[in-house]
Amino acid sequence: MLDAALRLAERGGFDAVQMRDVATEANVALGTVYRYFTSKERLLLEAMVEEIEALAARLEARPPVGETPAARVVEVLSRGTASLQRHPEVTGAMVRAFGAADEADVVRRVGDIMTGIITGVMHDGPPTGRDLAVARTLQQVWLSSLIGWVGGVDEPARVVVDLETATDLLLGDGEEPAR
Amino acid sequence: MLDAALRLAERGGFDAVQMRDVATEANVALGTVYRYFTSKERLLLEAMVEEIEALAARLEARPPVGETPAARVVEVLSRGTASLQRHPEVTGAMVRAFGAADEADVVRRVGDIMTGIITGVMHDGPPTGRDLAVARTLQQVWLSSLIGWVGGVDEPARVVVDLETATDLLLGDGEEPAR
DNA sequence: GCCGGAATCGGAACATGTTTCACTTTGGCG
DNA sequence: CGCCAAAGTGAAACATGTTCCGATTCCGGC
Repeated sequence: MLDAALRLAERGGFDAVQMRDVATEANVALGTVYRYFTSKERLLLEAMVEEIEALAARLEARPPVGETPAARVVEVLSRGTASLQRHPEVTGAMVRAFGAADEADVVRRVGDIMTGIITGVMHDGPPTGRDLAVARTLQQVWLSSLIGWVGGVDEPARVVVDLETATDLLLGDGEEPAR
Repeated sequence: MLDAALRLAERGGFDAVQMRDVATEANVALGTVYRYFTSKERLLLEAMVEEIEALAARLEARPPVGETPAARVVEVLSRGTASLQRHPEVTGAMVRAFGAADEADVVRRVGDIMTGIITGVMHDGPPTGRDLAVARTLQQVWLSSLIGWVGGVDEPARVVVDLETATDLLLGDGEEPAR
């Protein structure tokens, strides 16, 4: 069913993921879909968990090569964003579900994975408290940017720009302008 | 109609704002509601613009008194958040509309007002490029936090904590811990 | 192989956002 | 005053998420 949902999202985004169609596409009855996913948002969010876990795995498989933590963070966020933007409709559907959802647990899971992607490349060893704070902030910026992009407020490229800006500010790579 | 929507949102949040009820409550026909607001999200977003403009005005009327920009920013964000959290259902409805909306122009307006609240207290004179970057980042954190709170992922207090953290990191108030 | 319960099916029914349309009311203007 | 375009009305119809339920199928344990 998750695959079916993704297929439908691929062309048409959120609106094209209609529960009846998901059922049909998955060769299953509508009631069965609702047995496993209590709402459309949940369905899309669980798909999002899978997608973003896969993304995290891919990123981990080929770690960023930057010298500084800031460089590595930007690299991983750029690659992640690029990957998401490669399927705009799908990402759009998922992000939209995320923004509206009343499904705390899955939403939290998605956020945690995103945060993990960031902390994972900061440096060896377990992240410090500050690392976690920075990562959480970056994750929030990431999400807001995606929402802005998905909602048509910002250009696709703006997401990466925002992330670079935020990373620079948070992990200041040296030349801090006058305060 | 905006008032009617707010009244309905007050108890029951997003789901309680039903277009038929809005029409009834506003003593108007359903078609008339749709003449002025092309969707439920739009209705709520326009209400959000008004609310947040009022909030901005209140904040401007009694400016924060902190010594440093960081202190003032935290103060204004705390007060703003407190104000929003005073009517959780209403804010919930509006934030949810925000997260899902496909209404770029209004969404942008809301974001701009929020950013303006922040830049307004940084220091005298027009904001520098860096100020704008910081403010945008903070606004994104603000929104993500609100979404987290509204979605039941985080405690209400978490919003302010996140904002304090982010402000500290962005406008570092001195004692930067070891990197 | 048979049984009982769980899973699935089919499909109707319901709730609510959105659209449509023919009709009426309203307010300004020549 | 009389008229017209714009605004509003009332009600039905449609689209889609969600719920329900009786009938059917599937499966693991006896």
